[in-house]
Formats: sequence, C-alpha cells, structure tokens
Amino acid sequence: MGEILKQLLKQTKFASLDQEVSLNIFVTSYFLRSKHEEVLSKSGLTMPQYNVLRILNGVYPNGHPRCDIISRMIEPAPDVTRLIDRLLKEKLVERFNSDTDKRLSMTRITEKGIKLLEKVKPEIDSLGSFISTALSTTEKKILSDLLEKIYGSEVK
Amino acid sequence: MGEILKQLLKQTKFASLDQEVSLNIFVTSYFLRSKHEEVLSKSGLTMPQYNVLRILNGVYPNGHPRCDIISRMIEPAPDVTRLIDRLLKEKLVERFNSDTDKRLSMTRITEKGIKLLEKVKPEIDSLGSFISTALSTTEKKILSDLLEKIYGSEVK
DNA sequence: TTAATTTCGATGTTATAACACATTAAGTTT
DNA sequence: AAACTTAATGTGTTATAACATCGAAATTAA
Repeated sequence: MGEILKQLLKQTKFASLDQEVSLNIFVTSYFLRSKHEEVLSKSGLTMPQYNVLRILNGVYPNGHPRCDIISRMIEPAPDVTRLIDRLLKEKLVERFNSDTDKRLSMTRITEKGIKLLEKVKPEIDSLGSFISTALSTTEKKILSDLLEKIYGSEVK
Repeated sequence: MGEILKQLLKQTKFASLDQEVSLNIFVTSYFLRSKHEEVLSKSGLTMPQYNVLRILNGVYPNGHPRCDIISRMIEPAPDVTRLIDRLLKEKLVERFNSDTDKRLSMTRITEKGIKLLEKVKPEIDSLGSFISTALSTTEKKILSDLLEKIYGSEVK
C-alpha cells in the first residue's frame, strides 16, 4: 500500500489513509503539470497562459471579459490582467471593449494565438498517454468519479 | 459523466477521457491545496514552508541538508535556500554545518517550529474530512492505487 | 598528488504571483 | 433621479519563484 508514494517522498509511513490520498493527488498533479510545462515551455508558454488561450479559443471569434476567464480557469489566478498583458505583447490575443457593459475588458484570441495552440496541441494530447498507458477506460471513469466526489460537495 | 467538472469549468464537453481525468486531478489538487493554504495562512505559513517543517520534524533532533529536503518535497522547489532563510528569520528552524561534508548546509527544526506544527496539526488533520466524507475506505485505496499507476511508471 | 569532474549551496537578476487599493460603470432602492 | 451597493478592472507594492551563474568542497581518475 502506497509503496510508490513512500519511495518518492522517502517516507516510511503516512499519518492516515486520508493523508495518503491527499499526497497522492498532489504528487500526481505535480507530475502531470511538470509534463505539460515541459511541452509548453518550448513554445514560450506557461500553464496559466495556455489555459487562458484554450479558454479564449473555445469562444472564438468572440471574446471573454476578464472575470469570465478567471471563472473558467483550472486555478483561478488573481493577476489575470497582467497575464493577458503578456499574451498581448506576443500578439497572441487582443483587447476590445464591450458594447453593452463599459466596465468589461474583453479579450479575444488572435490568428497567431490559434496557430500556436494548433502547433502545441499534438504534443499536449500525447501526454494523455501517461494516463492511457496506466489506466483502462473503466479505471479512468472510476478515477474521475472518485475525484469529483471529493471536490463536488462544495461545487453543487 | 463529468457533470461536476463541466459545471465548475463551465465547459460543455471535454476533448477526451484522458483530458477529463487530467483536469479532474488538477482541479482536485487545487481544491485541496486551497483548503490547506487557508488553514496555514492563519499561522503565517505557506504550503512549501509547511512541508519543509514537516520533513524536518520527521528527523528531529537531527537535520537535513538542503538537497535531501528538496528530494522529499511534494513539489521540489528550486529556491529552497531562501525559503529556509525565511523560516530562519522566524526562528522556526536553525542552520548548522555538517561535520563530515563541509559543503552541506544542514537545517534543523527548532522547538518553536515544532510547537507551531503541533498547533496547526489538528486543523490540517481535519481537512481529511473532505476525503473521509466523500469516500469509503475501499474507495480511498482504489483512488490511491489508480493515481500511483499514473506517475508510478516513471518512479520505479 | 594533481587535475578533472561532480555535487552542493548561495547569490544576483528577472519574471511572476499575491495583496490591497482606487476607479469607473451597472444595478438597486428610495 | 439621487444615493447606495455591487461588480469589474487596472495599478502600485511587496513577496516569492524561476533561472543562470559562481565558488567551495568532495570525489574520481590519471
């Protein structure tokens, strides 16, 4: 039980099964994130930047106000304004004003941004192999299900 | 399938089952980390700081060289030197030199550090309830097992 | 022993994240 | 419609993280 985790963290035991689960979630998340960052860095992107581009790509040719971007992010970042500033500098996105609500600062992905996403996509998709190799379809569904149970209580 | 995740990220579909699993791991990790940070911030600690203290507590009254601390961290941080500097300033840890290897910068947790850990422990432990409420013992074991399969291929 | 290589840690620099505050516009209430 | 509350964003500041470099000490090889 938990031998791989023990080995990785060089621990001999865990305080509880809950803690073991918790640590395993953190470790797996870190593992996958590292893989993603490895791929993305070759295109000069960070994970949050990639996620924002992905979110914007989903509504192209429309844009999103900042608040909507945040609410759709995996890890809501407080400083999205300047994150977008950086994407803007690379001309991967563009800003425009909303007609209906003058408070909103809208952002839309550009052609260049879409091209970059398309370039990165195959390599990101291929990271799924870490999951596909390790798990059967049934196992993937079980895993997703168990994870949703953990955070689901607060979402509903 | 994945209704809670869809709702949270405001997406209507996912590219693949692999991606859904991946996102669920990220989201759950973020959820649990937020809960931890919420508790720790009341004691002026960050997650990486807490982890370093926890690691040092495990070998008290001995210490660890910097490199060993990094290898035991959940998310190995490159800048542990200054992370320890900050703990040092709060007198939660102390530095000393190794007798056998003069390159090593050893760090040991202090009484004050141990007291702080003891103060935080109950609240951190109680975060296990998010897992215990959601999952049975069997489910926890299955979950841990599936997660280890994902990152385990590269550890062995 | 000397030279070359590797390991470990600290430091300078730059980029990014976190936090608090200020500003402007919408929406609401009276 | 005027006052009030809420929402959305930008900005200044500070803290932290990431990256590269450097020097000291240990290890290995010649």
